[in-house]
Amino acid sequence: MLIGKIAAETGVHVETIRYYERIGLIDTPPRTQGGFRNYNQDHAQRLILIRRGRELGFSLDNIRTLIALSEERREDETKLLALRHLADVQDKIINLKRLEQVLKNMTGACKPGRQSSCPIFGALSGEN
Amino acid sequence: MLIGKIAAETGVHVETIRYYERIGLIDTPPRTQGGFRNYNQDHAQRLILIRRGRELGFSLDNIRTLIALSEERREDETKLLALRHLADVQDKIINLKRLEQVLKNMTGACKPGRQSSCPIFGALSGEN
DNA sequence: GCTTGTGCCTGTAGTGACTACAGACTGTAA
DNA sequence: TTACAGTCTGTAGTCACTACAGGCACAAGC
Repeated sequence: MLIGKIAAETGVHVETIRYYERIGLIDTPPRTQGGFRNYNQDHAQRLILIRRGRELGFSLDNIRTLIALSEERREDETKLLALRHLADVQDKIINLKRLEQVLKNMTGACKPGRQSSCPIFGALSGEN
Repeated sequence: MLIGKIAAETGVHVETIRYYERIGLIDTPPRTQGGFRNYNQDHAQRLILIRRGRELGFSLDNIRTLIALSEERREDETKLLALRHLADVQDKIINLKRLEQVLKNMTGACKPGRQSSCPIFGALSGEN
C-alpha cells in the first residue's frame, strides 16, 4: 500500500512517516516501479506502536528502545522504562499544579478598574 | 556591568541573554571600549521579568506582549492573557493525569517473570 | 493523445527556546 | 610575560515534527 493509505490507516501523517524513515525509526520499505514507497501490514503495526507510544508521551528515543525490548520480550526493562516515564509525568503534574495555584492567585487578585493595582505586573518584575 | 555579572545577578544564562538580544526581546546594550556588552540595572529588571514569566510558563511571545502591556499598565488585557495561560495549564494537567492513570494501570499489571504477559507490549502494539 | 487532478518524490528550511561549540579577542593578576 | 578567565561572533544542534518548492507517477475523462 502507498504512503497515503498507510497514513490514513495508522493515523500517522505522511510527512511524519517519511521523517520516521529518515531517522531510522522504521525500515525503508520497498518501492513500486514508479518509485513510490510500498508498505505492508508489518509497517502499519510498527507505525501504530509508535503512535501509541507518542500518545503515552514517550520520546522517539524511548520508543526506539521499547521496540527493541519488545522484540526480545524483555519485560523487566520495559516495565522499568515505563515506570521512569510515569515518574516524569507525575513530576510534571506536580509542577503544573504549583503553577496553576500561582496563576490563580495572581489573576484572582487582579481587578482592573479598581484602585488596587494588578499583582501580575509585580509578580513579573520581581516583587516579593 | 558585563554579561557574566548580569547573568549571575538575574539567573539567566549568558548564552540565553545574547539569544534574547538577538530575537529583540531585550534592548542591545552599549559596549565597552573592548567591545563587551555593558548592562545596567534596567536591563537586569527586564531579564528578571522575563525569567519570572518563563517560570510561570509563558512563551517568549507572550512575555513580549506582557512587557508591552505592563508598560502601558493595561491591566484588563494582562489579566486576560494570564487567564488564557491558566486555562492552558489546567488543560495540560487534565491530560497528564489521564496519562498517569494509563501508565499506572499498565505498569501495575506488568509482572515480569509470571506467566501473565506484560500488557505494555499489547498496549503499544494496538490491542484493545 | 491530451489534459486535469491527485498523490507521490526529494530536499531544504522553519518552529521554540535555548545550548554548545570553534576560533578569536579583551582584560587582569601573578 | 604569561597564564587564565571572560567575552566576542557565527554557526549548528536539540526534539518532533511541519511546510513548502519544484518535479514526477498515475488514473479518469474528453
